[in-house]
Amino acid sequence: MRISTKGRYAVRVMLDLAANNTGEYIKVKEIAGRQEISEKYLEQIISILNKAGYVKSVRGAQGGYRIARDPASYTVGMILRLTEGSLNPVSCLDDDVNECERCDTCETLGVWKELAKAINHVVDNVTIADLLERQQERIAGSYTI
Amino acid sequence: MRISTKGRYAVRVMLDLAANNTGEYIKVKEIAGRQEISEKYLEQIISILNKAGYVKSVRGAQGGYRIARDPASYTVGMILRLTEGSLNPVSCLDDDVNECERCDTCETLGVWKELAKAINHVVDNVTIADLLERQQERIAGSYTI
DNA sequence: AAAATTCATACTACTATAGTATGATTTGGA
DNA sequence: TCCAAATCATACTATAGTAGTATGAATTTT
Repeated sequence: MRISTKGRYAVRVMLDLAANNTGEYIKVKEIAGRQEISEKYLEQIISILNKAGYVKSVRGAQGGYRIARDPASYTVGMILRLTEGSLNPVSCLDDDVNECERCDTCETLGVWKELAKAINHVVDNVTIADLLERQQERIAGSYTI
Repeated sequence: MRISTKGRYAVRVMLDLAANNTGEYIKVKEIAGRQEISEKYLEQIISILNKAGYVKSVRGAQGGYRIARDPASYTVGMILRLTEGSLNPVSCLDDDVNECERCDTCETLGVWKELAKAINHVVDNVTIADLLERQQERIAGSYTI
C-alpha cells in the first residue's frame, strides 16, 4: 500500500513548477537540483506529465518546462493516477463492471470499495494550488520566528 | 497502492474460520477448498495468523485451526497490518519520529498523513464480526428471492 | 506402523520499482 | 554554420516484492 517515488516525485515536480512559475521555461536540471531527484529519472517522470498535457515543453537550448494550467486545476489524485496508475486497493474495482468470479459472494468487496472511496476522497480534494498555499504559509511563518 | 493477495486471503481465512466456527478444528484443506486458494500458500498465511495468536492450531491427524477470540475483536486493519506490513502510503510515517531529511519542508507530507488517516479509519472500523453479519444478511436475503 | 495433518524452509517465476545509460532530435546563440 | 544545451526516446540493470510451489520434518490419531 505504498505510493511509489514516481507518483510522489510527479506531485513535487508539479508543485515546483507552480511555485517557480514566471512564464519562463524551467530546465529539468533546476527542478532536479531543488527537489534532489536524479535528473534522468525526473526526465522520465516529467515526460509523462508532458504527454498528458499537464506541463508544456520547449526543446533545444534555453528550453524547459512550465506548468500548463492553473495550479488549482490539478488535483493530487489526477497526478498520482496518471503516473502510478489506479489507486484502487484491488484490481477488480478498476473495471466498470466487476469481472471477478467470486464478486457476488465476496464479503470483503465492501471494505475495498469503502477504502477506494476514502483514498480517492483525500487525493481528489487537494490541488497543487492548496499545496502552494501551504508552502507559502510555511515560508511566511519561518520569517517571524 | 494495491493490497496483496496475502492480506486479502488472510481476511478471508479469518472470516471463513469465524463463519464455520463450531469449536472444532478446521483443516487447511477445507478452508482452501471453500476459498479457492492454494493449500500450500494458505498454510503460509495461516501460519502468520497462528504465530500472532489470531488462530489456534492443533497438529497431527484430525488437527486444524480455529479462530482464537471473538470475531468482533479482529479488525480488518489488524489482519492487514499483520500480513502486509504497514498500511501507510509513505515509509517515513512508519517511524514515531519522521526520519526523512526533507520532512521539515515537505509540502506533500500533509497529504500522505491525511491519506494514512483515511485508510486506517476505514480498515480499523470493520471487524470480522461485521463481515460475518453482512454475509449472513446476504445469505438470508438470497432465500426470499 | 501408517496416515493425516501442521510446521518450517527453500526454491522459482514473474512483475514492479528505481533508477542509469546511450544516443537522437531540436534549438538558440557564437 | 556549427556547437552546446536542452528535450525526447529507449534500452538496460539491479533490487525487491508477489504469488506461489516443493520438499520434508514433526506431531498426533487411528
